[in-house]
Amino acid sequence: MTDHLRLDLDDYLPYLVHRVGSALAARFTAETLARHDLSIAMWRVLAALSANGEQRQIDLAAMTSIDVSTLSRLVTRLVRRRLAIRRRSKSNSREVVVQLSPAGRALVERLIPVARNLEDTAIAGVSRKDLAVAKRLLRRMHGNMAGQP
Amino acid sequence: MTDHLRLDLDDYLPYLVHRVGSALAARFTAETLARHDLSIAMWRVLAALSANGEQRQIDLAAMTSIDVSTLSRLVTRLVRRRLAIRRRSKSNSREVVVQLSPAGRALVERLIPVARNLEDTAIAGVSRKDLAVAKRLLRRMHGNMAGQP
DNA sequence: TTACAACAGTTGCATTGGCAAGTAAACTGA
DNA sequence: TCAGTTTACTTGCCAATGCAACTGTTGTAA
Repeated sequence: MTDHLRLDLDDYLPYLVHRVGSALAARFTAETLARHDLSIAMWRVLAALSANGEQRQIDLAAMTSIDVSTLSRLVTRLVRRRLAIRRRSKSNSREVVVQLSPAGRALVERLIPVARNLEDTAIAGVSRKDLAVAKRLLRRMHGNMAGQP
Repeated sequence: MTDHLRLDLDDYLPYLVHRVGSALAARFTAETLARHDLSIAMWRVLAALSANGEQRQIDLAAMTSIDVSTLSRLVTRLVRRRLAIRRRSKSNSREVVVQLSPAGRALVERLIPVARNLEDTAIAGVSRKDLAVAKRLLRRMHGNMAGQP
């Protein structure tokens, strides 16, 4: 068969990215999130809230790559579990602002060191320089995708 | 707040990886797969079959990061659509072997150039050398995760 | 051999997820 | 100023997913 009709997955970037993403999510879920009864999606939302402070749901959705409708329900669950607070924006009453509750903040702060640890495990044996190159490339790729979503 | 309790997402590798993976999947789905009525998961299975030939479902599941039960049903759908063939293994009758049908192969061969194209778009402006570094790192990360799943 | 464990796959069940349609608020411009 | 559009969010519906339980097969070791 001619070569351009074959795809070597081990050299195909989308495959490599997806595989690593899945492995990271699976590990973090099994080793850490499960015992707190959190899904990986919940963790992403909590981490985004922690990193960027209170946000509208639409911004959270963009940050976490979660669909807005899914996110709406997810926030409902987080609120029910008293990990997040949702309120109507003062300045624009069609918007909703989500923020961490004290309990949510405490939980995230306990999880962040564990998350860092997993990252360290994942990149064991990689030079600081190569790591920087890879991060730059991933940011670049994301930028390149931003054209028409 | 002390620094180790904060997480800068734009510098956190699992976040960068997940974000890029989602963007790639969303683009490929919207621009290409949708018109063939394929999900991203179906594409991954077809691509894995194309790259590695006929396989047991358990191997396919590992290749695609799809749960075995989900994969079982997914293959059923592919078979119904005459894109794949499933048969009991001769040598070991508890195993099942999945392979592309001629129609499935034809479809994959039409999609592969498009997939390559998307990869090229994603890595536009990246040097060959940096790309190689990033791919090595992603393979390494996956290896580092393989410890206890 | 034969009991027991490990393996491959499938299915039941409940949860989750995404799309499309709906609600309500805030712009827009003529 | 007010009809039409856009924006932010929610909800109904159904497909897809994941876990656990189950079936059947193969491997193991006494």
